[in-house]
Amino acid sequence: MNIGEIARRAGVSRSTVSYALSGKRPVASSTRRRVQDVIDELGYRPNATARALKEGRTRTIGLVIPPAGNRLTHMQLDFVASVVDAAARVDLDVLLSPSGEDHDRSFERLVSEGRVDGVILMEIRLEDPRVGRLQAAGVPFVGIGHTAGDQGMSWIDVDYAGLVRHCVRHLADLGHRRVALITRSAELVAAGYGPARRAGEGFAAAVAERGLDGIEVPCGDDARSGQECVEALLRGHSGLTAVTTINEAALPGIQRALADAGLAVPYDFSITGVAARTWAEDFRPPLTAADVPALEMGEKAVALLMQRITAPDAPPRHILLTPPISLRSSTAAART
Amino acid sequence: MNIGEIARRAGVSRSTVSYALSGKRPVASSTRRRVQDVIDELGYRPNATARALKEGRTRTIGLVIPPAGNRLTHMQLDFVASVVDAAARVDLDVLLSPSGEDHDRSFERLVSEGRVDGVILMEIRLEDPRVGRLQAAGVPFVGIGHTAGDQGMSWIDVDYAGLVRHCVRHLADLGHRRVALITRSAELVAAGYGPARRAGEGFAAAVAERGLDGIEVPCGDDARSGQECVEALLRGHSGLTAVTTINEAALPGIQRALADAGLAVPYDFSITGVAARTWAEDFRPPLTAADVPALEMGEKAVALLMQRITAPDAPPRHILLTPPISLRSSTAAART
DNA sequence: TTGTATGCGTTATCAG
DNA sequence: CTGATAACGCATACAA
Repeated sequence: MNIGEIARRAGVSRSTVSYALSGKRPVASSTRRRVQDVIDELGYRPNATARALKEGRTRTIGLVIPPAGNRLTHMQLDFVASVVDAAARVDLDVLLSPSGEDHDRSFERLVSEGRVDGVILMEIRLEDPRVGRLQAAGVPFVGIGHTAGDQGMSWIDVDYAGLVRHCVRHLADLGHRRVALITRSAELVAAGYGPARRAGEGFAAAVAERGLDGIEVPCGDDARSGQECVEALLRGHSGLTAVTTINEAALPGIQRALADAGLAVPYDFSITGVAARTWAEDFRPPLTAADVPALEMGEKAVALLMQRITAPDAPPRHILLTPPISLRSSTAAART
Repeated sequence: MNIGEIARRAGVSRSTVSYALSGKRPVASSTRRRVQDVIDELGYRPNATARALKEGRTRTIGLVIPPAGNRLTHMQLDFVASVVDAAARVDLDVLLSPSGEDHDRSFERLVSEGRVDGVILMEIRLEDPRVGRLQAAGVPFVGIGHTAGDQGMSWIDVDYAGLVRHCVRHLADLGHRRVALITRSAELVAAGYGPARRAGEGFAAAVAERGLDGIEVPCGDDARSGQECVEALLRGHSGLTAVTTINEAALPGIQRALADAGLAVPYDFSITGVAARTWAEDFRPPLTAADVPALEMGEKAVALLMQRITAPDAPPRHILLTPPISLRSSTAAART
């Protein structure tokens, strides 16, 4: 069933049906009524593909997520959910594309076949070929995270350097002298993953500033890795009394390793870091942490993208979020 | 840039470009070469929208996920990831639609605007109006889970009744006499959510069969609810020595409540249930559980959907998965 | 081996 | 206030 069928049954022309639906030109109320009745009876809705072809826009945005193999973290999941939600609120559909490798058929379809009006690019690398690809193709996009060179793109990011610096200062204020940063996987760090790099910078800066003894260790995105990581840390670094982490998936393992070592949090050992709020609250004891506002980020990313789409020539915008550190119960004065 | 531009630059007609690309009719190798050179130079890819309009199919499938508000469980997340992955392997894109309420704009767009070739419907209810809606619209679809009446649809599901029955029998064999089933939220059970209902049936059957004392309790999908749930259970039912659960999100809380009560797993208390494999393995001690094969389900769901799309009149197919119970370390003989 | 012409379902322009 | 008609970009039946 199509607009012609409706027109035929209502005894009007196709354009009248179209205008009755869009309201873009006056239609006699009697005519409109007749048309609407037919539409209601048959449950007609304009075909999205034909409309997209005619209008030159798809009312769809692409969301490029990390490849499916790597399990998404809660933070990432919350972000995806909030993007889908924010998009739905403005009647936009979301096309999912798992991408990461340089050559990716799904990503290529997205950028060069005109399937979407714009793209949200998650998990951006400091050097990310996809950014150039999108720019060359002229597809509006916003990055979650930003590249090293910035490249005149719009992005929204979390100030990992600042947050980790804050965390370390907080630990220093509590008297901790020997602290570790548990970061993301060695592969990710090597690949130039921004948050990991910047967290490392913030850590180094704060450690230097306060004259602490700081150890940075990579850690896989799962509980087991977290456990092994802390076990190794405790084995190799006596006098360690606190860790800060940006690896939320490792938290359950971190917790476990400490419990196994007979260390009570926060009396014997302090933990702090950057994590999704529910994750921090579910931790035991509740985690003193910067709560990544994933939901807010999703909303803002969609808003930013809409701006890029409607005003491609406007100067790109950047949003750097620095959520406050929520003081909960996982940090305390260092034992003397 | 479009096919006409390529044709012009290569000095051939549009159809020749089209055929050079599709290979659906012979093209002189010299001509093909010339066309290909222009295409490579300009990086041309046929517009997906125009192609979809012409061909009558979008090469896109819809994935209807639970509304964003409710955080997805790991099982669901794994499923989404595997669907996206399986779809990408056959060059299909995935359109995400958060739906649940009866009236949902995003869902309506999906079914009535021809945006997708077919739909995978997650989190199906025993009575689910969306099933009728899809059938009325003539959109091929497969359900994850099935309705009460079956309604001649294709679906893939996990045999929750059978799995819970197995779990309870296992506990009975170990000498447990008083056991509880921790199911999903009261709302979900009330709404006629299949897995919860069927788990309840399996539980009741096994309890009766073995002459046990069984308690079924609803529980929200989060750690906190799990904790409160077990606390209440321990308070109200002395002599309880084991629980089985289909609520994987509650597991961390269940674990915590038992630890707080000074009960060691599995020596003082046994736990078993249905969960994603990584979840079960990350549990401490590793959970004796039926590992829901979410990845396999995603792949099979896509395959099933492809069949519905290519052969709409073929009889619908059903796949009921009964993963084996992996014996790990969370169950032991009841203390006497 | 190649070119021309048509139609997919819309929206919007141009006439009336 | 309404109707005929031309695009949007592509694939394909029909002609040559």
